[in-house]
Amino acid sequence: MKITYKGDYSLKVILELACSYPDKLIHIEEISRKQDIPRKFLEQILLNLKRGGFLISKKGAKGGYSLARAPRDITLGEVVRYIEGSVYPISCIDCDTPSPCNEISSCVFAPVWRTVGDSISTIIDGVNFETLKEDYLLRKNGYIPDFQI
Amino acid sequence: MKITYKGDYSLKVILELACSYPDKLIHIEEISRKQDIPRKFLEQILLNLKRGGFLISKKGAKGGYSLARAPRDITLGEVVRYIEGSVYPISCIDCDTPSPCNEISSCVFAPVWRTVGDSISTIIDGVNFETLKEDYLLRKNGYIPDFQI
DNA sequence: GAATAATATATTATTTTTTTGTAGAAAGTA
DNA sequence: TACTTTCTACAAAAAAATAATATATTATTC
Repeated sequence: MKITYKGDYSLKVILELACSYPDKLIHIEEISRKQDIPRKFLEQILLNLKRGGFLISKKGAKGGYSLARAPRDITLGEVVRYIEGSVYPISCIDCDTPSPCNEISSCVFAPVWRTVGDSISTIIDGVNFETLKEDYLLRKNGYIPDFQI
Repeated sequence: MKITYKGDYSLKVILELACSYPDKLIHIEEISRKQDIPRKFLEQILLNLKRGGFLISKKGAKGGYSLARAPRDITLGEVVRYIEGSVYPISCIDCDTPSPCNEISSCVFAPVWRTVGDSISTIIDGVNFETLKEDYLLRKNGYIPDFQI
């Protein structure tokens, strides 16, 4: 039930780019440094996010990455679902070609997992990157103590 | 965000044993056959569930496994948390000795993950194995036996 | 004592995740 | 054009987590 590094990194990338939206193009090296993500791994992640329609890029000198949409129009939910796949804890619920399952015992738990998945979606769909960015900038400037510890 | 086989198997084991609670001891081979779980893997799972206080066992001929408590007193939530660990999607929220995290960007997401984890817990803590068992037997046999506990 | 079944520990196998490497294509700059 | 920077693609190695198997031991019943 954990978020992977790939997912975690992806969220940080979008958060970072949200901070310079809409003007600047940020290049890989800078994102890698600021968010402490391995350079080559980050390249894959950026490419993947671009395919998902979250980023745009510009090649060549002075090139780099930028958000494809306004931070307010990107929700945590759509990014997580794109990167991590379904939020349902079992796979039989929402796959495109659900095979008729002959395990009755699994079906007993399925409604619970459906409820869980729906609940997760509701929560993360309600969070957008404009909000997250504002929170991020406040924390960076020292106005809000770090969460938890 | 998926349940592992270990977790899935564990839930099926408890569901199966709930059906013969409180009288009978069921031995590994029978559980393995009925719920289609690899025999040796199942041994580990049963041992683990026993350590967690969910099962009791008896060695030797006529030995086997049984639930340690009534199905109604075992919730889906406590089993899942025992087997899969925390339901929080990131680890820094509820570990015993949380190290002060110096990644501000992670802290921006943390409150969301806390909400998600809390929501998951609320849902799965509300489901007990008596309910699941009744549903299971209904699906399997089309009626609920009259010797309910 | 023989058969049965749980217990313990170790090891192998498989899959997924994370990371790195090499090569090339596109775009900007001088 | 030559050159540099940066994105793009594919491959593959390294690491970690998961799933499954093997061997030997201990306890119980008959």
